[in-house]
Amino acid sequence: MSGTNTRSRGRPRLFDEDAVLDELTELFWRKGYSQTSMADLVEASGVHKSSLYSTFGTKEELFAKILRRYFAGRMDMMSALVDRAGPGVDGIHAFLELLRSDLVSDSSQYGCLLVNTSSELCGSAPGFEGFGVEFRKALRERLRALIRQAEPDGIADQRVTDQRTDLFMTFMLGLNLTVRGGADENEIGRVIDAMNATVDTWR
Amino acid sequence: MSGTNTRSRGRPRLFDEDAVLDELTELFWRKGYSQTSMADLVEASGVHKSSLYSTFGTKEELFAKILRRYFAGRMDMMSALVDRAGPGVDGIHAFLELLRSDLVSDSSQYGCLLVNTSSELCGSAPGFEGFGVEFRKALRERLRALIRQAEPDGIADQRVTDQRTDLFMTFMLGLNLTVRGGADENEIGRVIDAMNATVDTWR
DNA sequence: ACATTTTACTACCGATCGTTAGTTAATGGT
DNA sequence: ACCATTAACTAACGATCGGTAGTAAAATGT
Repeated sequence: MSGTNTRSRGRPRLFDEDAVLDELTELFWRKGYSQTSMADLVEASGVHKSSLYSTFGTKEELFAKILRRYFAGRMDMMSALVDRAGPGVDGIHAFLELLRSDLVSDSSQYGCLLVNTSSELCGSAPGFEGFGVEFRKALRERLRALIRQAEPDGIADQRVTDQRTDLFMTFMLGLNLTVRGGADENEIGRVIDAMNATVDTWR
Repeated sequence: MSGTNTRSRGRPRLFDEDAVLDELTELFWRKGYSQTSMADLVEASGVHKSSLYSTFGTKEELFAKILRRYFAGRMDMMSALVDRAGPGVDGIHAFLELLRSDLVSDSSQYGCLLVNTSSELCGSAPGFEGFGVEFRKALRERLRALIRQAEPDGIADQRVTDQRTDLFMTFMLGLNLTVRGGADENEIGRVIDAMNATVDTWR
């Protein structure tokens, strides 16, 4: 407003909040919620425990914040993949190719944090289920749009689209477990090729 | 050998080991390894903590025993489903129908313990990864046999079989997450129908 | 009857869990 | 200079964690 940044009043933070959240996300992503202790988070971030609490609240609140943040980023990424993929059956192939490129990168070797968390905590911490449910719903919407574009105009059959979307979603979930299970580049490639072969029957 | 049961020497157990293992399995299955405490196991089984330790060893050892036991039972069940399914593409449909019957029952609402465990602990307790890896390998073998029988003799293409097996395995893993995510009978049915439609293209 | 073996049961261990009070340090506002 | 505000940092809290002595009880063997 007045030309310069309005600094906050008290002592300034020694750490960058976003950078720390990234590091904490990586930990939760790899080890899961209950296997990640506050001591682990302190060690990974270099931020003192009390500072973590005063900044992010309790472990539950911190994890909820991390899940929301991850949700937004993950959906942005997925949407970007769908957008870049383009229309038609070739669009689905392109999407799978973009997905492959991402999955073989180091940053995605733990699968999807939201899916993992949903599976880890659905039987014990019902509060976190919602994130996974919401995410799957949102992702399903995007994938459905991608698949719908692969059907020729005028012949689009809603039930066929839904069925293919169900299969594709289930495939994505299975792929998540495959990646988290430690699959290497070859295995990921094979699985995606298998889906490509199925998608080819959609022409 | 001598006509009567050879009783053990000391004070007899007040609990049935198999029944207790069943109860403990259910707990681990639902809540996962790290969210299940020894106190939980004591409460669920009614067996005192020291008795659990003297009978099954540490929590890690107990869990390993439970995983081995579950492994055997799960593979028996899967093999039975494959055997009952019969040959041909209709055999795969039959397999999926048997699978559906099982998944809507209460006992399977938590997915597969081995798959869940593999996902939960692969980033923190590397000792338990092996069970899931072995199980997926064994299951894959069975499914491959089922799928191979669906290809007409003489035309069987090994690469096609492998590709369909990859897709089917990925589907099974995704279905596992779908079930554990709390899917109801309808959603499970829709997902299985979607796979059925794909299998129909294999004729 | 007595010793041996195995289990049931109580009580407790040190370590780690998530969490918080209390103090020192660094900034902006007046 | 002084105050208000915010954060860094230390030190500890009670609870729970997995795990284990030590003792009482119930069976078999001789």
